[in-house]
Amino acid sequence: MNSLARKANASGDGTRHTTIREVAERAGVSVATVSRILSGTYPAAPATRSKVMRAVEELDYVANHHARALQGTTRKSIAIIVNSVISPHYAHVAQGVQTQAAEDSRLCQIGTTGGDAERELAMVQFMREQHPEAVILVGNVNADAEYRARMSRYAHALAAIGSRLVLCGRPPLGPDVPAVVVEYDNTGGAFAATSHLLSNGHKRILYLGRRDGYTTADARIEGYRKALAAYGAEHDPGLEVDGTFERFEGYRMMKERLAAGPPDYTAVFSGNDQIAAGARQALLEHGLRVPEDVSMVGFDDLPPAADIDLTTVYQPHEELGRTAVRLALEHARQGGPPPHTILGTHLVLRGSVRPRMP
Amino acid sequence: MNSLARKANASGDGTRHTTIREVAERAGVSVATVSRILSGTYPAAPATRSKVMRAVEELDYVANHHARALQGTTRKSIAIIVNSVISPHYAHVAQGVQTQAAEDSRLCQIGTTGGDAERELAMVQFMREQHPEAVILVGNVNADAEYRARMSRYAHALAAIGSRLVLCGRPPLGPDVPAVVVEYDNTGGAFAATSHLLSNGHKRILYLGRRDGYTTADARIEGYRKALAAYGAEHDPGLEVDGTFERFEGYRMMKERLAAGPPDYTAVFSGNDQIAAGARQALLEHGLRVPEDVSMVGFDDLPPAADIDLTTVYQPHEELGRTAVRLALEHARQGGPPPHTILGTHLVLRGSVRPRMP
DNA sequence: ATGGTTTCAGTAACCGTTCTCGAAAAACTT
DNA sequence: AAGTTTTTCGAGAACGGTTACTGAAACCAT
Repeated sequence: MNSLARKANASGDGTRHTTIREVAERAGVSVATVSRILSGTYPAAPATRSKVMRAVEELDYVANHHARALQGTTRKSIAIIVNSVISPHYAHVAQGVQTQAAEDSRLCQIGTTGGDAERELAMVQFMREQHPEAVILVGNVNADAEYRARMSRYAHALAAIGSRLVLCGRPPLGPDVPAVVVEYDNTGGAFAATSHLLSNGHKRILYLGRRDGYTTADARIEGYRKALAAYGAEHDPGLEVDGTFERFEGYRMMKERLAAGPPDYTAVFSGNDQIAAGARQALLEHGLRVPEDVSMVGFDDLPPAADIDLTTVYQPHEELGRTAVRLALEHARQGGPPPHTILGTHLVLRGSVRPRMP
Repeated sequence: MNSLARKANASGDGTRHTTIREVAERAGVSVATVSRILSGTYPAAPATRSKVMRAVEELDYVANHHARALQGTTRKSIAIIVNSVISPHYAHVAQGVQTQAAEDSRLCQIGTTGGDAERELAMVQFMREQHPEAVILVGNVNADAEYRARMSRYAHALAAIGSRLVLCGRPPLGPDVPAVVVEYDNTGGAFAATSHLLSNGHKRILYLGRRDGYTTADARIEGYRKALAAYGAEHDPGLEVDGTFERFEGYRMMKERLAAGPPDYTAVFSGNDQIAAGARQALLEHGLRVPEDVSMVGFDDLPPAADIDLTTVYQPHEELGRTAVRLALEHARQGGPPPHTILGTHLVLRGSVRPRMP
């Protein structure tokens, strides 16, 4: 036995894959034949086909994805990067990505960033190693100049390996940066929400969830301000409260506000439903009722909204994810300039708003 | 130029990866040197090191994960299979898996099954192609005999390639099936929940969420029945209502029950919080109040619970996911029999239960 | 029968890494 | 200065598949 003798593929821990070679041996054919039969590349003779299939069955063989991907032919995976999967919004978008990816028979891998721009950049690099068909970036981020510069470099690097970068629920990075963009009409939704309160006679409206530099939050507060201007209501910056888009933050913001003195507003518009849920709890604990004492409107129309009977702005969360995948794959097939789509939102009326009698 | 001349790695769409070879060429060293320097395997001469690093920088090179994985050395990925990511419970477990995987610098890929056993089996096979370090199966499933047989075959196949199968929130498949198991004390939690209602004077307790054959549901209903027996209360099978663990199902079950006639129970124990939220909405729409008219206890202690002031059973969701990853990696390092851990649960008292005056 | 197509299956190159050898260069002895 | 050890680096074989290219049957028409 010379040194070129085929050695068994044994790892340190004594494990062993079933390889295509073993299948071929058992079936009494060459590896090429097995490969071709499994990928259905050509019509093999029925006899060989069944021999091979039986060997596959008996050995319980599955092809090694990495070897396949390395060969360059099959690249069937989609990467999605979100803030966190426990946030209902991101979860729904991810769900949309999952189902669409599954329908197009793609594997889907999820990475989380905890909302940190640095970790997001690192995660994109990490995903890039995998050569996915698309890298989908979801949601809010603090887009400072350095972030933009680096992400735009990565976008080009991804384009170089034939991977699409998809910006999902966030605006484009720039005209020269190759990226598919699917976003919501955040400003329009916030405008509608605030207008609804204004048309119900509310003049002083508290806004919870200001986050300068975070694109989603910026877009929503813009809608809020525009509506105030459109109705000729006074814009008091003191009514814009800073906080992240989480339930406990809504609770904190409202709690602090109430501790400082009695409400100097008659309605609250929250950056999302979770903030609204937290704020509502703080109001109730303070003996104030919704909507009798304070009217509320949220944003998202996700599970907590129905439970607390919250009027809110509906966004097609799952559709966002599905569209992201669909557009990325379409663009990969057809080329051309990367598409840019804006999904609409609309108000969902529930019981958390009451007209204010002057 | 002969036919053996190195051809550029160009795909059909004209894309091109930056390979380690190009880096080596640019740095004026061999590919082996680049590989070793990047993986930090040995202390290269400072001069060569910086030459290589500069080339990597300039070409913006990242190593191809598949080639690496194929080589067999680095296998750093964890697969998790859940029902759906929009279910708060699964989302929290997945979050736990994510964070623990990230801490151990593993990539994490998520697959969803929609609760279908067949799709779960297919997903396991799919993941198996990737040769992950662990495949984590989360939650409820309809475990019939055929399912058990096939999953147990897959468990052995996974073991053969050095991958751990982790059963997370569900009982072992059998004594001979190699799998790490991390589960909740579902029966204990349900026992505590039901006991709490019984000790508050409730005798007829509606159970929402029966699903014969689904392990989690089975374990909870067992706790419910045991508590009834322990308190000497009558067990009326008519009080066990069938439905899946979703909000709209809770709504449906309660709605149908109420349509059939006035409540013949004074308390409701729901299989999870979402069912409770849905059921509560149906009760409210029917003019019944919680807890004045009907007491309620849920299971999970996830977001909806706090919003509807629901007394419920807390489960350490994220901890479950983290433990799953931790145990899998530990077991991979240390070997031995796969561990089996049961995480405790406890009652969280809120305002949805009121003592019943006889 | 004979030459020309098809069909079917095998040989071997290749994908982008890592890793084992072994050789060349540098550092250290005496 | 020559021999010995130690670094440092390069050549080339894997890893497990896919896919030209190629040759041998099997089929067909004349």
